[in-house]
Amino acid sequence: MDVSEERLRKLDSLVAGGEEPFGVGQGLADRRLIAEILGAEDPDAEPQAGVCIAGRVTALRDHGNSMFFDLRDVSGRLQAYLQKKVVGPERFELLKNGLDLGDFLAVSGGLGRTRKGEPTVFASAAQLLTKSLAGMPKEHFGLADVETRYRQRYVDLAANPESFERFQIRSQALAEMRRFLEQRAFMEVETPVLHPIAGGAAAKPFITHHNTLDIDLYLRIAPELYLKRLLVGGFERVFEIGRNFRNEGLSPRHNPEFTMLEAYWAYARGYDWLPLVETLLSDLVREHGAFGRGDAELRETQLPWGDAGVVVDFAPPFARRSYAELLREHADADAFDEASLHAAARREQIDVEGRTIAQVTDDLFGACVEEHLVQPTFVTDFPLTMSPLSKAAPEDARVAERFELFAAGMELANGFSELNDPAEQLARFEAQVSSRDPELPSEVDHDYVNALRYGMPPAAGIGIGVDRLVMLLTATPTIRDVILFPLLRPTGRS
RNA sequence: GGGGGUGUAACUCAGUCGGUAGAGUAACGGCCUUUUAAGCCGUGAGCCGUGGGUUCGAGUCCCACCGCCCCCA
Repeated sequence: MDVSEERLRKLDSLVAGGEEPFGVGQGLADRRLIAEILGAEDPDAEPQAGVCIAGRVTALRDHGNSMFFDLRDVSGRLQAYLQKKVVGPERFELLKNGLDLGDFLAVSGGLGRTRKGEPTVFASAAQLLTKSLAGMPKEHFGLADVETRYRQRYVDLAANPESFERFQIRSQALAEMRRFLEQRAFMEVETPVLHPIAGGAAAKPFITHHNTLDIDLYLRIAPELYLKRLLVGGFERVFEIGRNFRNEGLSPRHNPEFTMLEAYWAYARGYDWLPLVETLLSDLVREHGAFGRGDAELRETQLPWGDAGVVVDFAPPFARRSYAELLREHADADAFDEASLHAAARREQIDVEGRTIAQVTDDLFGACVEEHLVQPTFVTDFPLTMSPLSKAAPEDARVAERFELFAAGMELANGFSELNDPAEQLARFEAQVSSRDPELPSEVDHDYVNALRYGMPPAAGIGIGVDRLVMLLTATPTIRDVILFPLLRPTGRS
């Protein structure tokens, strides 16, 4: 008889004994109140306050005529103590023989402490809320198999407290980002995910089809072009937090669907974002980082990258380095000289044939420079050739007023002064189309150009990769560990 | 797409030179009314990822395939 057969047998005996293994819930004490009671009372006092708590049984310690069990809910673990002499022999035997790790249980009784000081509900009554029919890994060992952790995230969350906490931090970080922007008068908006033209970034899109209109549509690779249409309409500060989809490889830093924060700020210039980004990131690391909580001064996070790990210091200001300077330093190439870039690319065995200079430059930067950008660094003054949606810098037409933020060798953010000249934008779109690059749109987004004809105020835009930011906050080296249900190849097994 | 690694009980993992499949936990039975990885005694538990091959004999060696992980393109 295997584990689930045993549990079905117990289910029958519990039902026969009057339990409702899949019944309705009931009102329960807030465990924060319990914490207050425990904090206020005399630790030596007899249990007095009557409480009712519920949770999942994560440990069972059977002493024959009494038993301890740990009940875990979202607030943590609380011990309950069940005694035969209190609940009566029939009830006691029914629960003792029927309970398993993983079951949900409600317990009411006096709240107090054991001789060893452990906060405990001394149960006068206990009621099964839900029977768990599948064997749960014991908490002490957890669930280590990464494939099971991703395919059955519910088991991972239930068995691995650090995974549970990681996703709580992700949620807190998202809430903090919204609060940060709303405090600065940014308005959250929702723009389409289904795009007739996949624009706003260089990436291969997912293609889908709408039956009634009988048209192919793309899952968005970026919300950028829609958000900027809103600036034309008069909204001056907008942001969107949402999923982007890029039909590309999977890696520890890439998932085909990922979460991006994009914000647009009318009348600002690209580099106006820098102090805001410094404040947002250092606040996030201090308030929500896995290693920063509770310490107002600490803005560092210890990352398990490399052999020894690395400490990343998010205290502002972050370093600023120009793109050309970094490319010169680490790739010995001139960012504005095509022959020099091609020569450096060949040295690094980067494909040159049939590829645009923007792609070659980007690959060269990725191969030679990114790994060196461990401490938070704003890379500034991107070559205009690789910034098709950016306005040229007034001081130097070769570059855009564009930056990317790197930390721990990862790109975290990308922002710039937005191009708002419709004729210039049209020319750049036409150049993209004629390049026949599969990562660039195959047709010109004439409606976007038309929107610009109505007039878009000068503006600064930014995109922040939320998943990677959460990786930094939680010192997690794999994007799959900060995405609840990462993409895996489906299996036929049940 | 290429290379490397990995897959053994519900969970975490051993398995030597090719020679009867192992431990802890969980489960089951027994004892135990303050434990907290509870303890003690006992029992059952396996498509060794899948399919071929070599061999008297394969978890182990070879080939292919599948999943997952890492690196590279």
